[in-house]
Amino acid sequence: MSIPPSESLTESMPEQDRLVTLSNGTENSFAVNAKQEQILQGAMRVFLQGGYAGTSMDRVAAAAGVSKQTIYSHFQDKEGLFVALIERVTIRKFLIEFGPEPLQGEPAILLPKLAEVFFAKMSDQEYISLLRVIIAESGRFPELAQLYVRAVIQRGRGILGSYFASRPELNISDPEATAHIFFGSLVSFILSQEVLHGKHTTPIEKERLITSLVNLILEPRAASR
Amino acid sequence: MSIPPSESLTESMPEQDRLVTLSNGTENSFAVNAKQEQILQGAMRVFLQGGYAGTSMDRVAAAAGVSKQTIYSHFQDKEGLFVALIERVTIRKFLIEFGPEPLQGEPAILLPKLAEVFFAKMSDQEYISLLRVIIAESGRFPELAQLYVRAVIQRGRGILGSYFASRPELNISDPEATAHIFFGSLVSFILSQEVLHGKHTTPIEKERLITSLVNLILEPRAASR
DNA sequence: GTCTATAATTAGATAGAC
DNA sequence: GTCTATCTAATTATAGAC
Repeated sequence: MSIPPSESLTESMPEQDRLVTLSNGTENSFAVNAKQEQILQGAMRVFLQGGYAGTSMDRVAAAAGVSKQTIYSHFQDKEGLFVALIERVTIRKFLIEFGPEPLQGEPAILLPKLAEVFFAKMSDQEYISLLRVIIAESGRFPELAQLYVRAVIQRGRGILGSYFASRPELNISDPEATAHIFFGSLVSFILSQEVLHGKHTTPIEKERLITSLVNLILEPRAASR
Repeated sequence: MSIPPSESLTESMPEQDRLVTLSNGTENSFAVNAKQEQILQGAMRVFLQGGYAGTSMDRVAAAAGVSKQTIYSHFQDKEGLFVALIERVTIRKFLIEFGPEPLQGEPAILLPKLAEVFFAKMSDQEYISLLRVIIAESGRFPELAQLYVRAVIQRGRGILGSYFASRPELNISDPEATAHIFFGSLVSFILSQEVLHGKHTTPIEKERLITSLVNLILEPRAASR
């Protein structure tokens, strides 16, 4: 009646693992049991697809394969569920994005590789949808937007900025600003090509962007002289 | 009973002026009469604020100061109104953005100025909201996203790319890709600082970005040597 | 054309059985 | 804790008076 059997799959995960301070202090936003996991899985599909206002709790329930009341017994309301979901997805995504170890290696090797890895991570549909939703709801949920800025943008910029600073031969006067240019060019590429469907009308090879970008930072004139 | 007096303000504008092929072939998306103008003004405030699904027709009617039925007599449905509105705002914004004349002048003068002008245009709240909404609804309304890509992104990239190509002393092997880097860095700055509210947690001076960006394109090593 | 009033449907959230 | 059934409010869209 109380404890259902066979939940070893999620039970093996320790409950308290958070690395970032989240909004709802009372409840853990990460998966706690199988039912919450199931709800969040369903919620992810529909919320990333339809956004906050465009998704009904009925659809969430259907996608998760549970009743609405079950959702409301695990999350306070629609807003609480949405916030918990986006926090989770954002943090999950970027615990993997960059490891804790700083970047190292020859710039001519590292920078193109970094760009390729970045594109690889950002090119899957789930991540594109996440980006779209975070921007879409940044008016209604500014805290989620700021979480993304801190956990992802600021983090990436800091790591690459430190790398630039550790390479005096690159002669970069403002490493942080240059890191912004690097990632900003990549993000805006994803934005115009994938999020805004520009690749269907104006496809551009990502290699062209990477080559030009790396050339600018390394040896802007070496290519043609 | 039929023709209300004193509409000279909007009447002075010719009805057929479209420069881009729009989705609804039957009806002109630009302002046709005072009532449509009034509806679109109200719709702009609430749709840019709440997005498509997050805005009710009641709120549009209230914001425009008309009844719902009046809206439905001018636009087919909520979707038609939204599409007409976003098409209009997008095109209006960027008939002014770049003039038809190509860029010219010394790169060291032109590029910083171009960046400053770009920031000035993009920094007002209305434009930030437009950007947010277009990205937000790019899943539901891919045609609107593609209109934005063509009318704005592709256009800007082409103009700056042509300028780069006309300046062989810059030694730019891929002008188009470099133009993407230029505007992409600026857009992603607006995105992280304004749209995602990053300026409240990680403010960065836009002058730092402009300086680094221009330095990269012009004389990457000149600053410190 | 424009408004008020109203249909028909769907939304978020809860009650009560098990 | 979970489900079915239900309540109330809000939503899109339309009918009918003027």
